[in-house]
Amino acid sequence: MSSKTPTNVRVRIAPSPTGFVHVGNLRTILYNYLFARHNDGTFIVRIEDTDRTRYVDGALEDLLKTLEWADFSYDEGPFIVDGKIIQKGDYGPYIQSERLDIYTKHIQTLLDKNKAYYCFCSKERINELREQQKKDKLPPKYDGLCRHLSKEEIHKKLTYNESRVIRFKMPEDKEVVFDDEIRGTIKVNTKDLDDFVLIKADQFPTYHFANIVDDHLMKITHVMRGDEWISSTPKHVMLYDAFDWQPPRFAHLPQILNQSKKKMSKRDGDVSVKDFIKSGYIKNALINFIALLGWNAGTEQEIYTVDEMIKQFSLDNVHKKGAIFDLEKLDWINGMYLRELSDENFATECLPFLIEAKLISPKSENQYINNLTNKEISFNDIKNYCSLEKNRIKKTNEISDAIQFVFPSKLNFDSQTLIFKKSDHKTTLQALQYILETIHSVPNEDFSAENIEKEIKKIIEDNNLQNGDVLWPMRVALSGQEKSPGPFEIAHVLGKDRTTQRLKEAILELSKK
RNA sequence: GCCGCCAUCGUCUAGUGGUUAGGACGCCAGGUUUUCAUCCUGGUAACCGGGGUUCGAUUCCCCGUGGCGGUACCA
Repeated sequence: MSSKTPTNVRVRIAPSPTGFVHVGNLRTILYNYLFARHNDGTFIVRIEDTDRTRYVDGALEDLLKTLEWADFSYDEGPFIVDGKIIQKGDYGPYIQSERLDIYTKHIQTLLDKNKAYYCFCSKERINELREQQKKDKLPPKYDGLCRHLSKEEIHKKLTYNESRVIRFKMPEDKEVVFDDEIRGTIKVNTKDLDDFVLIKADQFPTYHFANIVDDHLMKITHVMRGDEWISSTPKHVMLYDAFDWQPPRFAHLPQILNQSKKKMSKRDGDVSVKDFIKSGYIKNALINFIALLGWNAGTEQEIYTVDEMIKQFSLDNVHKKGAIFDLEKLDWINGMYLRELSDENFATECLPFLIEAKLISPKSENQYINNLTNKEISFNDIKNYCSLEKNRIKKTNEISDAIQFVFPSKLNFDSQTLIFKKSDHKTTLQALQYILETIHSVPNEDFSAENIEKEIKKIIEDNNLQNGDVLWPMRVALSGQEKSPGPFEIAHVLGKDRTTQRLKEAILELSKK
């Protein structure tokens, strides 16, 4: 049973354009999306680009494209339309660097209310201060030197345009309490909180300030973010308090951890969504997997469509503990998803890998070039080739190695391989002859795997042979490999002509021995 | 150091004041099979420690321990 949250839910994701979207980001996005849709709420994208030193070109585009790729539709925020970024929604702009005047107005409110103050301390002084505090085993905090500057001093320094920041005037010795939807009541004393910076020397707001101003102005009802934000939340609560604003509900999500139980980050290698696509994972499998890393409906279901997740998602059964990202389980889920794909969709997923491996090149719509023969092949051919491995591989990046044998005009392998371990040269040669004759007798229009199987099984029986005597050499003759898909399926996708040709070549090579 | 969060098989997790602590991945064994993969059957493996509360704690409370996070003019 899932209860609807009674308020008019508005949630937002607030990424910084500092790099490519990674699985941790994707999970936070997912949960926000699921929560918004479950509650018939509004899902908003807001870009927090207040740190100009960390801005990465293309990161915003990557984010928006990732949202599109994942099919997470959103209601307000920046969109890519005809290659341009436009913004939609009644609470814009949704990019913080375009909201500077809003922050200026609101910081003035705080200054007027005596809840914030100018600080002219140099970075050098702050650093020295902190080092001394560390030495004295004290918590590193700003000492409040500029709290008591006179109006005249401030005015003078401002007139001379001295470098300054604006700090929050943190109340002393006050208990801050807030309820986290996932963790319950959290209490912190303001003694442990700093007079943190609201406006930086470059006039840009800090995360803390821009974030709460925007969440309030955009009427955000639920803030869902990674649990690394728990310790900043008391600061945010105090800011809401200073404005006399009602804070939103908070839900701090458990993190996705790497093998050494640390927060998964770019340092862990291929963790961006892009990397997973490149590694042969498909969208729904990845989404399904990360959903389960931190949420469980309380049932034994493991495979979910996004719609099913939307129906069942609730903050009540989001976990508290971070979860280690286990690639082996992802592989398993991915395999499950691949098997559920239609042959056509499976081939579409495989296509980029075949192209990258240079087995094929695109020519025109639905037409490709087999680079090993320079002959044209259709998408339908490729679909058939790929279908050989649909139930066998776990990741689509395995496809090229797995089916490369269907592409060349002539296979190159040791003919000794044709002989099954329980058979011999003579029997094998004889068997291949039988197979060739049988294949010849199967009409072109009936060249299905089932039909071929029926005919081959018949000659095995008629000639009193073992399965291995016949099926092993047939499979090796057609694939050139000890391990491969079954012989009937290969024969079917190769077609009668190429099957016949490969059998003849195998017989010829084996006869030489 | 200080502050905060967290704690069930190796991993993801279910669950309860009294259960043979359930499922999944992985792993192991067996079966199916021309090979590999799949598939089927079975198996291995967990309540961090110590105190309370209680007739009874894995479950509730406290204290440890451990892990993680924060402690920025980063987000």
